[in-house]
Parts: sequence; C-alpha cells; structure tokens
Amino acid sequence: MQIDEVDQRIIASLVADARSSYAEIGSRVSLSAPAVKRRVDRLRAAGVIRGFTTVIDPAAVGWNTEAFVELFCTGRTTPTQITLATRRHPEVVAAYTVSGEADALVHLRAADISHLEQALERLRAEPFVTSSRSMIVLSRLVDSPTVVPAPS
Amino acid sequence: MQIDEVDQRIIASLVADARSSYAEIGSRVSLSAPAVKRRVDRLRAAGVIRGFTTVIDPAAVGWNTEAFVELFCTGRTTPTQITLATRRHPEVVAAYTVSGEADALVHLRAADISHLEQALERLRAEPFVTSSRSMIVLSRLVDSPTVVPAPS
DNA sequence: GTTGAAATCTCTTAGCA
DNA sequence: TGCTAAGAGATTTCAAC
Repeated sequence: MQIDEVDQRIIASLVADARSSYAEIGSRVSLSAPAVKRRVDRLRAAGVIRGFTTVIDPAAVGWNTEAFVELFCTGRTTPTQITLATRRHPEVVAAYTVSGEADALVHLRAADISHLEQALERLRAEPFVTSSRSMIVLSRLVDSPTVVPAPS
Repeated sequence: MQIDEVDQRIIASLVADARSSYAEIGSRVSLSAPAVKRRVDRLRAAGVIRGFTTVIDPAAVGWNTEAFVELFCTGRTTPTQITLATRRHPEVVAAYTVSGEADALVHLRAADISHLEQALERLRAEPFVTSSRSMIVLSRLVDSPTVVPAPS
C-alpha cells in the first residue's frame, strides 16, 4: 500500500495519542476531519494500523516482574511450534525467532519472581526446548512506542 | 492507588480498543458514561494509564529489521548512563538493565540490515560498552499488548 | 465518597458538490 | 478532497444515593 507524508503524520499523531479527535489531527496535518477519517479507515483496512491500545503501568496492575528468555530448541523445531507453545502461556508478552546462539527469544511478564519462576518452568517443559538462558529485567530504561520516522 | 475490579475491566477494555466510547465501555461494565470517564481520568492522573497509542505494522512504515542486543559494560556504568546513551539513538525501541551475563538488553528497530548495522556500530561506540552480542529477529511470533489479568 | 440524568457542546460520519 | 447536516458521543452541572 502507498503511504504518503500526510499518512505518516496522521500515524505519528495517533501513536502519540490514539484518542485525539479527527478534527484535532486534521488541524495538525492541514486536512478536514472527514478527510482524516477516510485516511485512517483506509490505513486500518490495509493493516498498516493494527489497532488502538492503552499503555498501562504494569506495576499498577500487579505485574512487577519481567524477563527475557533465550530458548535453545531441538533441531527440527518449527517457528509455528514455538508460536503455538508460547501463545498458551499468558505470561508471554512477545516471542521472536532470532539469529545467533539461541533459536528464540521470549519476553515474559509476571506478578513476581515466584510467578515468573512458575512460568519459566512451564515454558521449559515444552518438548522442543533443550535449554534456556534467562535475563531478569532489573529496570526498564527506555520504552518508546513504535517509532514512526518523520517524513524527510 | 486503589484499583477495584471495575477499574480493571475498564482498563482491559481500553487495552483492547483505546478508541471505544465511554458509553460502550460503560455498557460492558454496567456504569454510565460519565462514571466511566471519571474513573479513566482518575486512572490517568494516578499514572496507571500512561496514554493511548496506536499499534502500527512496522513493515508498512518501512522499518523491517529488528534486533536485540546484549550490552556488556565497564564496571562502573550506571543505569542512567545507559538510559541517556540509548535514548539518543532513534532505533532504540526499548532498553533494560538485566541480571545474567549481560548488563543491558537493547531492542532495536531499523529500516534494513545496513541501517541496523549502522545503529549497532553507533551503539557499540558508546564509551562504557565493552562488548555486545546481537540477536537479529527473524520473525515475530507473538506480540500481545500489556496483558491485564482478569479479575478473579 | 460515589452515581445517574440532563443540558450543552463537540465529534463522527454519511451524502453531495 | 472539502462542505454540510444529522446523529452520536463527550463532558459539565446538578441532584440523589
């Protein structure tokens, strides 16, 4: 799909605040509210905009502990297998297949250390996991939403 | 701050769709629109709700390459130093201090491999970095927004 | 302290030039 | 694309629980 500079500025505006009105975005990109809505609808339909969500302080809802786990898998493990397995665990925030020593990197979020330990145990019990290496997050230094490059 | 089950359900609703109306959320939690707004305002003021954002397909805006980089730092490196250094690089999506072998884990997003290479070079040129280990993301398997535990 | 109802104002959204 | 207009939603005020 073709995205012009106006689309990018609309996206940037929506990333900064998903609840701003079309009129407000329009005034920022010099477009009328209906024109903005039409573009947003088009971007949603095309899958460029996946959805609108809310950024929550994890600690406030009681999920204080985070970790990244590198998974080492058996030779014939497919990405699909890892996807299905990791999706089953509610503690999994994100999972990736990666190049390098490990085969996959899993981002976990749990209430506390003991909850994290349980989740880790469950994850490691998956049949294709041969070993794992965990990094517990001590502090989050930077956390930006998806960066939209400014039109050059 | 005190969060009751109604707040949690409002949060869950906003995480699922940040643009839904207060009336819509209200019908789901059996509250009037003004009551929902008051609670949302309170949650925002308390920092539980950090903001509303839009989930973008990174590929659609031309950022196709992702990597995680483990940083090994000199003995007297403070988290603040790492924060300031990583914030300077627009490719840094997130950064954490971690337990384990590495001192920090940095999540990078770039347009392509050569862009990623440049970003990595810049990052490794930071004076406190002694070495690094990169994992290039081959595919994103799972990517959930912040999970809000259902009230039990 | 909270809530819901009503009034006013803004925004959304469809139709049309 | 912008404009207009009708409907829907947001938000403030106020009274009641």
